[in-house]
Amino acid sequence: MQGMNIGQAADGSGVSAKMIRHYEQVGLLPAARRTESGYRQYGDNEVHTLRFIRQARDLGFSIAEISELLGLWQNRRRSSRVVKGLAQAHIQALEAKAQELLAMKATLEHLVHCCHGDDRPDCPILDTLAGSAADPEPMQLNTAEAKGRRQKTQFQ
Amino acid sequence: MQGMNIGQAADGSGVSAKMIRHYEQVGLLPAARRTESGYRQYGDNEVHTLRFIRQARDLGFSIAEISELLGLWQNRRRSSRVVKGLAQAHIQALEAKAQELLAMKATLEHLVHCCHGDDRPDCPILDTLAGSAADPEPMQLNTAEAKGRRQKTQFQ
DNA sequence: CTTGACATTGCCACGATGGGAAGCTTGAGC
DNA sequence: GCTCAAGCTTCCCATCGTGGCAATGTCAAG
Repeated sequence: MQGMNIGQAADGSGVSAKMIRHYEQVGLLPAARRTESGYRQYGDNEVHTLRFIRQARDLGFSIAEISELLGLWQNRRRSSRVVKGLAQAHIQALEAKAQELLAMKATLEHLVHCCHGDDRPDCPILDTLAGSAADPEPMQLNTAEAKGRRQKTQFQ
Repeated sequence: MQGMNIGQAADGSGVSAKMIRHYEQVGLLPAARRTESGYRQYGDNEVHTLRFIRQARDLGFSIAEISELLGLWQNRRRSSRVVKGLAQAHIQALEAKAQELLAMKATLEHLVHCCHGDDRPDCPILDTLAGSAADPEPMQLNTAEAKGRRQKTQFQ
């Protein structure tokens, strides 16, 4: 289908109109053709590209990384080695983030395990957060964590 | 030590001066006492609270959750059940995020495994992102992912 | 008194996304 | 042809936690 408006391109690609405009603005997409009245026009090629972007986002690639991937996709002289390298680096990043979260989880699980969780106010979870842990097995709260604290994952 | 300036409170707690001001502004901390010239003044109690906040941040609690935890910490009539509930909910969230990342990783690992990664341009990773996957074992790219895509984790 | 280290406020940035307002265009029904 | 709703445009603001910078004020040591 040729001559789609942004809404149709959005529906056809799974990328919201809002984000299509955003991607154009940050240079991930070239500026779209416009009708005389200024409406963006998309064809099947553009929608195909948008689907590519969406798939890459779903795999957690950043805009910058997707920009690289798009360049490689459109370059017939690419080497698959480079693509594989990008993917492997991203795998490493995903693994690191996941382990970071799982480490937090493990710490919390230990605390939860120690907390009786009844009507009494006594609570080792709060005690540990307060640093006054009368913990039988005193925790090093985030040894690895604390080091990277200042650029820590935003996951909420 | 009484009568600390913000820098000393920051050093003593591990929370940057910037973030101390920020926490005060968003209501996580009560407005600090000020000297005549407007400098914020902190005592050991405040630093203790700041350490509590830092520990909770290191475990991935959001500001809103920390606000609840602080309230419970300062409430002598709290029930540890409530604290434990908060912690368990957070464990669930951490687990969900980690699994999300690991699912992405697993998908990528499959693709990487299929990519020979040499000088040739042929690349199943790009092919899959493009949706034109001539994949022997055709992937459902993010079945679970795609549903939650619009509020997906920011992890970069 | 000067100088340097520290404090203050305020604004901007990240990253990806959503929400909304104010105004213009388009197409369908009357 | 007129009207109305839906869709498009741009622009600004919010999220969340953190950092950076700038202009200005304060304080202590030399």
